[in-house]
Amino acid sequence: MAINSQEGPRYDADALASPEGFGPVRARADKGRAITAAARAVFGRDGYARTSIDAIAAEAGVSTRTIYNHFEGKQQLFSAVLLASATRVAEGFIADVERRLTAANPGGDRRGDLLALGRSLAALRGDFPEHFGMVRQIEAEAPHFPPETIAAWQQAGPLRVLREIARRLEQLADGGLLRVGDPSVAAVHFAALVTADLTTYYGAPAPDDLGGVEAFLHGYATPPRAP
Amino acid sequence: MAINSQEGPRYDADALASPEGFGPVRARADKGRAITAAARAVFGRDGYARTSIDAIAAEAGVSTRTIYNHFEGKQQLFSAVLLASATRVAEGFIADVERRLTAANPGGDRRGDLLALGRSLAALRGDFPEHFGMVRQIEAEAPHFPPETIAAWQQAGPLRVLREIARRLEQLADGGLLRVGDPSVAAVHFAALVTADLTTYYGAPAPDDLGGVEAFLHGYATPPRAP
DNA sequence: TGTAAAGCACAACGTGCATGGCAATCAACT
DNA sequence: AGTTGATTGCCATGCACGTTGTGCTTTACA
Repeated sequence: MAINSQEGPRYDADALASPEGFGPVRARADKGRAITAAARAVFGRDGYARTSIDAIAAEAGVSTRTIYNHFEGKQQLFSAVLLASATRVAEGFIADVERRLTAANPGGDRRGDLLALGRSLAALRGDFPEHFGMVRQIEAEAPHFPPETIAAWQQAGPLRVLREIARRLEQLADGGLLRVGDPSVAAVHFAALVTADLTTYYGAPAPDDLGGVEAFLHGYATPPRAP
Repeated sequence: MAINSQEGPRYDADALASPEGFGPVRARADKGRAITAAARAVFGRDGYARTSIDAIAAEAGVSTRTIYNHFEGKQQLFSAVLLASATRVAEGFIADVERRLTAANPGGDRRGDLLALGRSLAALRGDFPEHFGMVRQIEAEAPHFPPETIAAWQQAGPLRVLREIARRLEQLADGGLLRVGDPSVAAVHFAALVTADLTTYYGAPAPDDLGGVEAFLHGYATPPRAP
């Protein structure tokens, strides 16, 4: 049930980059990586309940028996894959923000910074489709998963992303562009607006311009009053 | 596969209020209503894949055989229940908006109107928990359902709600409170902000004050510039 | 009271799936 | 070559589920 088991040969295969060493250790890590990659793809595509171990094994090019040598079972496999994937996505987001903001910084264009932040957030869904497939699954099936799994995923993924957004918004507020009360609330609103643009309720292709960022920046109010 | 079948004794049981007539017809409609109500509850609680026909039959107090006498199968039952539920929710929303807005109207308080609109939208999730459980399921499993089912649901539910929001926002814009470009885009943003407040990413209790409406109304920008 | 429709319990069939056991195989290291 | 550990194919078990068939029972009305 727990994310990391304590006995047996289990481990977080995705975290092991295994840059050193060949031999069976290398092969073992490769199998583990293949399994997690395949599981991420199939879980994201078909959802937890519809995904069979056989399908994952086929996609990974391993036998089902090998999967059970690496993971305790379907549920633990899903938890491990989700956690690793969320960590990678969150780290990718933070790095992407850093990259885009320093690229836009030279002009000191803080408005461009906000747009860059929105673009980084919007790019996630396109860059990690398998991961967000899994996220949709969790959101639907959260009551049927162990709470530790949910909590661990939130901490590793969305909450970390929101914290980063809040930090950046606070910077922009200090720079004079924004007026934010609670930065974490503002971060939730920002994320909601940006992702709302993407889905277009529902299924239409994502527009490249981020109207939500404009809405966030300008607001719809004609007379600006202080809250 | 289609929403409404053309042969056999099938029908949309929820749409039949059957105020007239007793006898077997009445009993038949009651069974149908019990089935749809139970299906809505169980589907919303456990999701499509985890829900068994046996569970629905038990919740409805009927035999599984009766379910198959009323509906073609699990999938068609889900589609019918989702469509009926979405229609009811959308109609409830529109009626609730009308009620709240006319209640706030006497003072001509347009800002109160916007808040009332937000409250109506926010109240939906609390008033129809089973329905939004089903919605979460569809969002996750949309690729595995027939496209006609998805389209019919969107037309009956979210798109209708969004259209109503856009209409109201346009009124408020004409009244001078808001500056909206495309009302339907503004409606998406409004809905996103209000629902973002509710989930609090994820699972925290809903705050009663709607910060998202404030954000929508005031915006975060210090200097109000024209877009 | 008789009749026809609707509902019921029960069982059965076929399928798919998670999971485990076991012996054979394979690849690397001694 | 022998050892060791990972991997595999194959089989088996057990369960849960969708769906259908079959008589028996209820129910409303003539």
